[in-house]
Amino acid sequence: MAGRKRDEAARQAILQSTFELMREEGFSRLSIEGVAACAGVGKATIYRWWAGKGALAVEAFLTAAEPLIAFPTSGSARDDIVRQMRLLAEFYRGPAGRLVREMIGAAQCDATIRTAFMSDFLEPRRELARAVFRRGVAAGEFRADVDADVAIDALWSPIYYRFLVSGAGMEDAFISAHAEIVLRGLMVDGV
Amino acid sequence: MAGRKRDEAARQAILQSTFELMREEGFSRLSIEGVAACAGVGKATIYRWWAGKGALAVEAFLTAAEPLIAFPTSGSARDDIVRQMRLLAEFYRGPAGRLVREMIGAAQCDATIRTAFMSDFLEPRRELARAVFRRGVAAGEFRADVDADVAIDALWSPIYYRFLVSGAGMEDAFISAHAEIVLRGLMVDGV
Amino acid sequence: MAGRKRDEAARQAILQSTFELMREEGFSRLSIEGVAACAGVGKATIYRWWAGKGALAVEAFLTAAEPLIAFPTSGSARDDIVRQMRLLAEFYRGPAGRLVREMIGAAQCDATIRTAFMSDFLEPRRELARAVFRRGVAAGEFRADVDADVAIDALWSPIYYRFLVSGAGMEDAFISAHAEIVLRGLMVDGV
Amino acid sequence: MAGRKRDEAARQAILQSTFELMREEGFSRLSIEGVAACAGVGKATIYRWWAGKGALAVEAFLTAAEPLIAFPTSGSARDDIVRQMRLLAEFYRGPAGRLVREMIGAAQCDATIRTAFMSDFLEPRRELARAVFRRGVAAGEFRADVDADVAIDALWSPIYYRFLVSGAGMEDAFISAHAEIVLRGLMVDGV
DNA sequence: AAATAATCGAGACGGTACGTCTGGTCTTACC
DNA sequence: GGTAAGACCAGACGTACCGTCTCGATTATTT
Repeated sequence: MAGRKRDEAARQAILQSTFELMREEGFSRLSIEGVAACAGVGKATIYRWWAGKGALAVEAFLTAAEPLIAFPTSGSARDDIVRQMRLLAEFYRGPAGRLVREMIGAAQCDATIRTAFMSDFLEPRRELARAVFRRGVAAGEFRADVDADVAIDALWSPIYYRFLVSGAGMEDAFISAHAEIVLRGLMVDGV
Repeated sequence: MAGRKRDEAARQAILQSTFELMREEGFSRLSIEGVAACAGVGKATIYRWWAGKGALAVEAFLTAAEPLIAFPTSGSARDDIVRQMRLLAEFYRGPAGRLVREMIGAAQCDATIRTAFMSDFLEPRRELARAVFRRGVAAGEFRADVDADVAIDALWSPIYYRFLVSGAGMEDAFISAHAEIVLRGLMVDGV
Repeated sequence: MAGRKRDEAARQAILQSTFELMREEGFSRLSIEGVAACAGVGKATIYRWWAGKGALAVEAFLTAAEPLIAFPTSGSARDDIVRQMRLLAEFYRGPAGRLVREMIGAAQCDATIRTAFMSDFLEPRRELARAVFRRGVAAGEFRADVDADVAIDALWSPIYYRFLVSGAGMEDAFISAHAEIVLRGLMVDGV
Repeated sequence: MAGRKRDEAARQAILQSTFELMREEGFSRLSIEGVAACAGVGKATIYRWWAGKGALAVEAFLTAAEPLIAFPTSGSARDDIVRQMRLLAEFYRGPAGRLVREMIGAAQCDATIRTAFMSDFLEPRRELARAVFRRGVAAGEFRADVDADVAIDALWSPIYYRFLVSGAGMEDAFISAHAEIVLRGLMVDGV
């Protein structure tokens, strides 16, 4: 038999409360208890639909952040890449950066978060980057003998390294200096 | 001032217990309570000498791991760099990798850990890398107009990215492919 | 009036499941949730027809136990009384005793149970006792100046006291010793 | 080694809060959570020292009630007994009665409560009664061939029966009528 | 030597949050 | 309209650790 349907209003209230609390206090202070109280919802309702704090946070983050991070693509592949890197660095310097940072942090101890964050947030963005790179190869800008994933890692990794590990700045000047080095290694000689 | 000296035996017992527990169960399951019980030590003794779980874990990790990660330097700068990258990737693929990963993860929510880990673990290693890079510049292998920190990030970041974010493999083939790209951008033309 | 009739099969299934679960695990472990699951019935169906766990348990108990506790009456009033007391003590020593005990226990916090248990279980049995006592008075066995309810309490109360409070044994020897005392007080002098 | 001593102030606060809450809302509404909040105490502190809600309630009740129930004994055994019965009935008709009732109720499902209540509350009172009865035997008031425990049950049980089971009144008139019957059976003939 | 002072182990304390459980209500789809 | 299924809000359960705080016992220095 059927039974009552999932209450969409409760689902929304939970996700919004989660995002709100996370934005105000950070992922580490987030508690299921707090979300339930803030959303006016029983704890069991949260545990029924989400595996834990991590899964909830990732979904809340994506739901709230998805509209904000549409990276535009146009012009030459080289220019698109540098522009994308600058936009990403800017995005991570902003308020959402802290959340991304804390969630990647939490993902180190929790495979659920890692998987969810990877497949729902990072992979789509990476696919975009692959398309741009391939466009560059097709246009004769980039060497054809380089693996796209290696190239993409070479280009974007330092943003994550500075963001997650060293905490060093990610200003446009750094992005330019870094891109100059790697693109020199990626571009067809003499171009 | 008078008073009893700090008990070195207790300090060692605490650090060893911390490392042991961390190795067995991971950083996230580590608890001060557990360390105290395992080391046969009062909790207050831990809180008196360490700021918290993070600081304790970092020190325990470094004490135990330091002997294992002495990167040798010799030969050409280019070769030394690639060899170092391979050793680092190998180190992170091993059992210590999980601990480093979890500690960098925890550092995202805890500035104490971040600072301790940075200054005691990463910065010394980075200083070594800077020395090698400068040697390469002096030897005419590398371009003189490139900032050492930008170059180092360009070289080593993908290891951390794959390690922390994408989870992709870090085999020697990848290291070689990546190094080839970046070194092409770093080396003096025609060399 | 339109609408489906009450489903007698569901009612039976609920009562049987209640008795079953109560017999296996005791009244305190009984839960509406469990009854619903065991009977293959919605929780709402139970709440629609019974006031709560207590009311349900009492009805289930009476339905199942009623056939087992028909106290026979015959012979002299004095003998009937002692025989009844022995049978009651035996009944309470058996498996049903635990249920009665737990239900009287629950009745201390729940007037619903108290009322239901009283009117449906105890009062009918008491009425029987009154009849026997009155027969004894009519036959000249018992003093006519004693209130039947006081006499009945004097006779049967110790069974309940030992059963509910002190936990002391209720063997035939005790019943005899007790009855001897009280009957001495109840019988017409010189009989 | 020793460790910190138990905090007597916390103990008192817990017992008083327990009694307070129990008096206001009854045993069934009592919750450890509520006691902790009311006493300004961590839940763990309660669980550290008491086995559960039952053990806590019994101790709180005894602590608070002990001063109120010192039954005086003097005069003839017969008179003492009737006076004690009247005092007990009065005590149970009062506010403490509800608590005793609920605790005996809870004891039906929880051996911990039963044991604690028996040994700490009932048995001491019973021992007093035994002493009085033996005094009566020694004084030639009571028959020497009657077991003290049987006699005591015969005398006091109806108070408990009416209190716990039938809910009938326990006024002095009833006590007198009941005592008259049983004492007739207990006293030496012709006295 | 005695007095002083900081450290140690143990562990109780007030708290927070956990994840589970049950209670009683409400909704939906089927009969 | 009654029913089975089951989601919902509510809130207590007992547990695990947190970081702080006594305790007494144990060293070292300083008088």
